[in-house]
Amino acid sequence: MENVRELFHTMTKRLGLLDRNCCAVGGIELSLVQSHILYEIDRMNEPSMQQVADAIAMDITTFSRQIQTLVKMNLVKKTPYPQDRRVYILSLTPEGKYVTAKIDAEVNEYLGEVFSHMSEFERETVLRSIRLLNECMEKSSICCKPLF
Amino acid sequence: MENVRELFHTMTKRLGLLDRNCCAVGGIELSLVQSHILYEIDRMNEPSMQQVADAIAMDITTFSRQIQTLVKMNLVKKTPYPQDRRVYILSLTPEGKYVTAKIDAEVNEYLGEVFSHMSEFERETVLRSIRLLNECMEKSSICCKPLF
DNA sequence: AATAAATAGTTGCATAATGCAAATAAAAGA
DNA sequence: TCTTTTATTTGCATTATGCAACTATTTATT
Repeated sequence: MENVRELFHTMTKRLGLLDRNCCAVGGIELSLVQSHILYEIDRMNEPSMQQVADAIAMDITTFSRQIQTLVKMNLVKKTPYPQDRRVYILSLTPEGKYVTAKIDAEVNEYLGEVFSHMSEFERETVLRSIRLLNECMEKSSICCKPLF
Repeated sequence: MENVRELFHTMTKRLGLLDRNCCAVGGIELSLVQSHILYEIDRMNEPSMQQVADAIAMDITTFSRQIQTLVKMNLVKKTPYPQDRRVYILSLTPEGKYVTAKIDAEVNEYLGEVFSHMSEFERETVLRSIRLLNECMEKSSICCKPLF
C-alpha cells in the first residue's frame, strides 16, 4: 500500500468541489448541507426527522434547525405521523423536488464530463470499483458507517 | 450511466465519516478542516498562506484565522519570507508533524481494513480506478479543480 | 392501570466557522 | 514617482454546531 490516503484525499477533495458547485438553482442558493438533506429525503421512503439526521450523521438539533429553514424556503414539508405523534415525516415539496432534480442533473452532467475522458471499458471498471469499495466500507467494522 | 451520483454520494459520505473519526490524537482534538490544513501543509513544499488556502479552496480570511488557532495550538509555524515580506511560509512544528503522522496512520489503518475485504487483484483495480478518476477530474474543464 | 424509562423533536445558549468589505503593508508595473 | 496588484489581517454580521434541558408521546415495568 503506497500513498493510498493521498489518492483518496485528492478524490474526495475534487468531488467535494464538484458538489459545492451544484448548490444554486435559479434564484435559490443552497448550502452543501442543505443540498445533502434534500438528496436524502428524496431517496428515502417517507423518512422521519431522526432517520434522515442519522443517515447524514448529523446532530439532531442542528438538523432540526436546518429543516426549519428548508420548510421556510418551501422546499421541504413536515407531516405529522398519525401512528406515532412524536414523529414528523419529511418530504419534498414540488419546488423541493424541482430543485433536487436540477441539482441531480447538474452533478450528473459534471460526472458525465469527467467520464467522457475515459473509454467505455475504463468507465465500467471505475464504476465497478466504486461499487466494490462501497460494499467493503459497508462491511467494515471500524469506520465509515452511518447509523441507518 | 445509471445512478452514478448515488454511487459517488455513498462513497464520499462514508469516506467523510472515516475522515471525521480521525481528528483526535492524544489530548488534541482537531476539526476536520484543521486536519485538512495540516495535511496540505505537510505535503506542500514551503507553502505560503495563500497557496494552502487555494489548495483547500478555502476563503483566505477564514483560513487566516484557522492558522492563528493552529499556531496557538503549537501545531503550525509561520515564518516570514525574506524574498517577499508580504508572505508567510507555513510549516508544521514537531508537534504538528507528530499529530499529522498519527492521523495519517489512523486513516491508513482504516483504509487497510476496508481493503482487507478485497482480493489483491480487486485492490489493485480499485486503486487504479481512483488514480484514473483523479486524472480525469484533473482534465475536466468545468469542475472539480482547486486553483493550485 | 400507574409509574418509570425511552424516544422524537424543539429551544436556549455558548462557541466556532464563514465570507464580504475594508484596512495595512509590501511588491510590481507604468 | 504614482498607480495597481498581491498577501495577509481585522471588523462585522450571519450561519452552523452541539450540549443540556425541555415538552410531548410512546413503551416497558411492576
